[in-house]
Amino acid sequence: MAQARNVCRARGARLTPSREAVLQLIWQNHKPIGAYALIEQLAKLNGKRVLPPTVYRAIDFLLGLGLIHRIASLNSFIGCPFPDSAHSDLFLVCRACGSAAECSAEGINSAIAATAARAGFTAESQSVEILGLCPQCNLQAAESTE
Amino acid sequence: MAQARNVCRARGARLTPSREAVLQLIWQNHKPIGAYALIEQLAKLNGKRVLPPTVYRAIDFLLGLGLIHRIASLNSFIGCPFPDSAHSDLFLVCRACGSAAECSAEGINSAIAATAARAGFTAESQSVEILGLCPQCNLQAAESTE
DNA sequence: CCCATTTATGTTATGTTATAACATTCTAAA
DNA sequence: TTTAGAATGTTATAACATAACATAAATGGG
Repeated sequence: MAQARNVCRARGARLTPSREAVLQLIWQNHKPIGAYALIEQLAKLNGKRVLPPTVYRAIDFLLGLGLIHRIASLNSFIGCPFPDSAHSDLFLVCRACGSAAECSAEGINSAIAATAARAGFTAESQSVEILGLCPQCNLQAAESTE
Repeated sequence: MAQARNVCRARGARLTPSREAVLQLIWQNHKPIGAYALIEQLAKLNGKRVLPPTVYRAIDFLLGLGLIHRIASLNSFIGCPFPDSAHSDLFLVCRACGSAAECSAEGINSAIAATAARAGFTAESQSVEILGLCPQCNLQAAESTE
């Protein structure tokens, strides 16, 4: 959270209470969380109902600063563990437990850059999501079929 | 479409008229198309209204056979140019014209496989989407700012 | 300090994407 | 030709997201 404040200060952006609350919730959750789940949790915290635009605005703000990422295949959001460094946006998404581990993988980024360049395509952002089973769920799956 | 029939035959799947109609429409469109746009077009073709489950079922069927792909970042669908070969599911998605070019990029796939393996993650499928400007739109953007 | 401008939030309404659940019809094989 | 499975029809609703306009808070110039 201190890191988040730094990022905001560096970019002249205001981490208002509602934005901070959304960031907190996304962080506390260690898996991707959907906008409507956030709305429910915020409503519970605040004791009053929260409407979609409130949360979507906070999400847009946080995405813009790179403090969170969107997992497109799940329509949900997860905190970024490396908020200030440039990095690769690659996620290992487990179909069993719903976790999404962010990896940095230099080889992938350079391969993507090369592919885009070869096609004459100007890359601006990317969404790289690998779906499958995380190590824990993989073990469990193996056990249950023994 | 002949190719699609072959894929179906090979897998013992039935390419029924409604599935074929959806596949046709997705193919005719050279950009990703959303489910509700398909619904409209089908309704126009058939002269009667078409309901979401009809189209989503056809989409699920075609996705399962690899005849089409889902572009997660756009919630839409596009025909697969290599329906029977194993391949890489990498898309260059243009934010200006909405095109999505499928690329095969061996380097990326091997880098992804290596990253997943290193993390002990069992990869089953992937969604790799690069957002940016395609060559045509890039040119136009350059011209308009001259 | 006060005004004006910008930035952020509140509020209403609606648009868009996707699926659950159950009924009916079709198809192919025994 | 029955019958089991596959496919489709139908109703309803769930889940995700934004447009548009009103209000309030913060910030900077005078």
